[in-house]
Amino acid sequence: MPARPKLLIVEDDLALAELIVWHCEAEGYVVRQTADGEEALLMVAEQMPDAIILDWMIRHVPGIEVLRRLRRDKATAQVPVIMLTARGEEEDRIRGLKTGADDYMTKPFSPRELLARIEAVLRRARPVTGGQSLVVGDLELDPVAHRVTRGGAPVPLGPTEFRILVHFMERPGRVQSREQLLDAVWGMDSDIELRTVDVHIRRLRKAINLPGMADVIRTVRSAGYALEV
Amino acid sequence: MPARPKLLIVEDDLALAELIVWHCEAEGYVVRQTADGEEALLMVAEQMPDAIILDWMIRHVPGIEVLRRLRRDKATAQVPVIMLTARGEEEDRIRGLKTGADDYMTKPFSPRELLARIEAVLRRARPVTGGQSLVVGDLELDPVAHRVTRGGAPVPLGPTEFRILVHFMERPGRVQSREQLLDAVWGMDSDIELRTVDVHIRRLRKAINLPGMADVIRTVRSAGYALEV
DNA sequence: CAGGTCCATGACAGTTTTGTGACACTCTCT
DNA sequence: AGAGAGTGTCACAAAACTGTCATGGACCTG
Repeated sequence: MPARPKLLIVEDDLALAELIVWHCEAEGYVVRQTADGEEALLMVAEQMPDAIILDWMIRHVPGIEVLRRLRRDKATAQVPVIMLTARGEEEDRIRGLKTGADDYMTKPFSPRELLARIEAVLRRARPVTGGQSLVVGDLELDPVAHRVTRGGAPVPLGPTEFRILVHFMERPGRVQSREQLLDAVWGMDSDIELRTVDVHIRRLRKAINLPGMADVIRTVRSAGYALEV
Repeated sequence: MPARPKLLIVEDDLALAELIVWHCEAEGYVVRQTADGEEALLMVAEQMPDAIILDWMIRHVPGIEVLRRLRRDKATAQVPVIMLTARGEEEDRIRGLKTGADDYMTKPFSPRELLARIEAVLRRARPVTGGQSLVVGDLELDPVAHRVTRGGAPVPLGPTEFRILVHFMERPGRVQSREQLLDAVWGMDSDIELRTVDVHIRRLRKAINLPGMADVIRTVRSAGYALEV
């Protein structure tokens, strides 16, 4: 991640665009702005921004089409996109998220909220974009090869344990509730018992804490679990 | 978010204020109201509302000044603010949003709409607040990692102690009565003995005052406790 | 300094939350 | 079909945490 992440704002309400630009620049981002979908795609190709804020209703090309074309091109498929929708356009949001938007904001929104989401989306993007292996402490996880090592020694993990560990390593140190883990690993609408998470955590611990090693997973009572950093 | 979010209405048109209060209370919010900017700031400090409805034209201190001072104080910087402006005061709105207002309403408005915006603003507030870690003196608390350190050394805390400390660190130096602590930590309608607070304060002290360290919690006789700054 | 109020502290019994081993099932591969 | 790995639940054990109380000390007031 560069020191000053680049943002592209695609928004044709000039007053709103200006407001967003003003706030983002104050926050230290490098900001480009356009009101036009075609131009947006050109600018993306040219500058490869770190995140895109995309209004749903813009000139020439609807937002969803921009998004679709971004996702189709491998070079831009990983750039995080936050879409802006009007209040109540539930269906747009769903279609947007399905097409690969990373987050959405309903107008009107507060600038502070937008900044928070940008930050969140940038933070999340880091591990995803690279296809790089994740490293936390003496843990290393290669998402492509599906391989994990602890202090260099290979750690055999089952599929579920692997997904849990990925989730943790993308958020080192952050407490994850059982609900969050269920959503992330099993999917939003699985009807799995909360306590099942405990059992998988145990299996993960057993596999990953080779004899004599400190526990990498911290239990936070009445809150969840966190990967130690 | 507490079961019944607290609102502060800052509005000096008494008829309008009364109307708003009536509607908000009907909706289940706990509502405070004042017509005066200075007093509003005091009330915020005291009660830490979950959202503020702020008229732009009020006595003594203009609305924007109230907002600016709210945002400057770290303890209150995250409280969502909905501003009320007269029709056509476009510039005020822009300035307000730039200063950190979360939403605005143009008078006249329907109570229905106001309630909808309050709800939206409360819902959005949640994730935003969680970001930064709190620092007071040599104490540091990371709400995301659920982790506390004193002078760099980790401090293990139980869930209740943790919540109490969060409450204190959001209001450094400010005396909190046992009642306030009960409301904030246990919830408004818990039937817990007041003296139970004492015991938890003691446990918190024990955990946080490592040997040789000064006590961070000051007892204020017949008033409550405060976190030393 | 007597008497009262308020607070600190240790103990404790009851709850809640988490750890753990076992088991039945499903899937895949052979 | 049989073997083997991986999963989701359960029941019980082990920890961790809680709320209350009784006691004694600290502080105040007259």
